[in-house]
Amino acid sequence: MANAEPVLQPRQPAPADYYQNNLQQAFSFVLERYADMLSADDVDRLQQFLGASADAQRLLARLLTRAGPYFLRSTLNYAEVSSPDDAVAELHQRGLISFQSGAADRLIKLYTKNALCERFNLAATIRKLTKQQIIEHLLGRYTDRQLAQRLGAVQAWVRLRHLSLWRLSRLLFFGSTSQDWSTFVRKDLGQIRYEELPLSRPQYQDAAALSERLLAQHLQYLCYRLDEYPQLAPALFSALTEAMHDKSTGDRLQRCALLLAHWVERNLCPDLALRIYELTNKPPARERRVRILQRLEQLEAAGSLRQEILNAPLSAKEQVFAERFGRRGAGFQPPVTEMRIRGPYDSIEEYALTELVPDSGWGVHCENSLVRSLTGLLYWPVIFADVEDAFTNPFQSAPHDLFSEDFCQRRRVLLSKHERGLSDDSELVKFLTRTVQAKNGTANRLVNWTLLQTVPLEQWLEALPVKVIRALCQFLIRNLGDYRSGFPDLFICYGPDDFEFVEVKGPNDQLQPQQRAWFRVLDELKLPARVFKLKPR
DNA sequence: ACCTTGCACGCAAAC
DNA sequence: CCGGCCCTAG
DNA sequence: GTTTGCGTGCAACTAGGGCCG
Ligand SMILES: [Mn+2]
Ligand SMILES: [Mn+2]
Repeated sequence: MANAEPVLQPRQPAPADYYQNNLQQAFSFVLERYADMLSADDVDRLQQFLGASADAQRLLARLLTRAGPYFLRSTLNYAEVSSPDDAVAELHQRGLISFQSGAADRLIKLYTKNALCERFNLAATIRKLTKQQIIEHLLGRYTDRQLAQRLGAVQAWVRLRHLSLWRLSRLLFFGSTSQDWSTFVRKDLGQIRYEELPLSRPQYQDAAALSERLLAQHLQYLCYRLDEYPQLAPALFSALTEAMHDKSTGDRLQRCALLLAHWVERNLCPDLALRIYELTNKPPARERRVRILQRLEQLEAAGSLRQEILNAPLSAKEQVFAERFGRRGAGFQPPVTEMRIRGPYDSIEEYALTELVPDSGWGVHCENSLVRSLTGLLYWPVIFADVEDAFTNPFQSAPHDLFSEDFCQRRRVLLSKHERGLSDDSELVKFLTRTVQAKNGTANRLVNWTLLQTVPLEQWLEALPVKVIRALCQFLIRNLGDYRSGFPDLFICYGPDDFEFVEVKGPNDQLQPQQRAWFRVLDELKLPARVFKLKPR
């Protein structure tokens, strides 16, 4: 468990085969698991990489860590590539790079403003413009092909081909679009550790599942561009209606529907928005429907949908909404203390700390990360338990279903066994302490290691009774979907086992539904919590 | 989850 | 000449 | 005064170098 010497050191060259090995590992993984879902061409391209010489693999590995798709030939010299010329020739011969230009706008950016002015003999008046303006001037005046050729005469360039395949491979290897090849580097620098994960079957069982994911991603991308291209809205609506026809549609498509409906609600008309929201019940779809119906003065429809939510809320936020909509002051009311602001401040939460923390105590502004981190530590083996389809990729920081409704249900045997082991106070403390030691720095979606550096576990254990930690974590692990946000801003410790949770509200801020939901829970658990309302002087 | 997501603040308009 | 941004690297 | 909508900011690793304004 002791950290071996890291493979990488900042500012020191990586081993010659480092990037090459990473890519081999990733592409082998992709081919092993997904070859039958990729096109024959894409499979061939990945095999072209795996079959290439060391030099060519190393050069391509470097290209993939860079922005591209164009690269100046002069920037392709790497210590670990013995003959860049041969490597370039081989990658070209294997069809992975090209010397023909596509759109020139990405290429032209590689050249300095000065080089552009010289090459195109620009007049002094034009040279005074910004680089971006000069680029636009040139793009308007020359064809892409002309530009590519004339720029190539200044400095040779190459173009990486098959960008969408590299993107897809990244998605299949990491399981999300958020992670990129620098994940390897961060791990090997020792910045992050990753759990040894029990990988189950592939993330996508067939080509249809994969293409649904890709379609959802594309539709989502279009939704984000609606402001730019409003005429996309009807096409998006029919595409979504089509895609969501069978009821078991994935979460991403439902999010697309919510995005589109929200945009339509703001920019087009409530009627259409209503119809789009009807594609899903994923919150806040029903909430939005109630609000729209109310605005359209269809009061009975609004009322009965509100009742439907009350009968079976799909999230805590939805429940709070249904309880309070149209009835001010309803729902749970937490205790509130008020105070006038007496001095200047940057952050209202930090200011509140100076007012609330006594000399004998301490406090931090940590919001959700306190209870999330304690829960992540306390339930570590449950979170990383080997459950079917939970782990499909080597660098996950949580199981895919961590925030889903049936997370605990699917782990109930292990969960109750684990909790029996923690029922004794000193066992719980021992478990937390050991987990912090053993897992320090290991990626876990729930754990904020920075917080535990600021305030070490021992200090938390002095301030919080074990029974409180147990109760909070027991609650959160069962309600991660709803309660991963909304926890009060501040933790304040007045003395041993004497603490309080405080939500700070500035003059123009008020309690959000998720925050209200947490206050109700804290009240049920009989934990001290209040709103601290600061008013202007 | 970076062609994003999640979270929460601060302001202004509507009630 | 400096600050900010983008890119690169480990 | 309260509720709602909307825009905004921040954090997602860190440091250094070159270009640009
Ligand atoms: Mn807050
Ligand atoms: Mn607050």
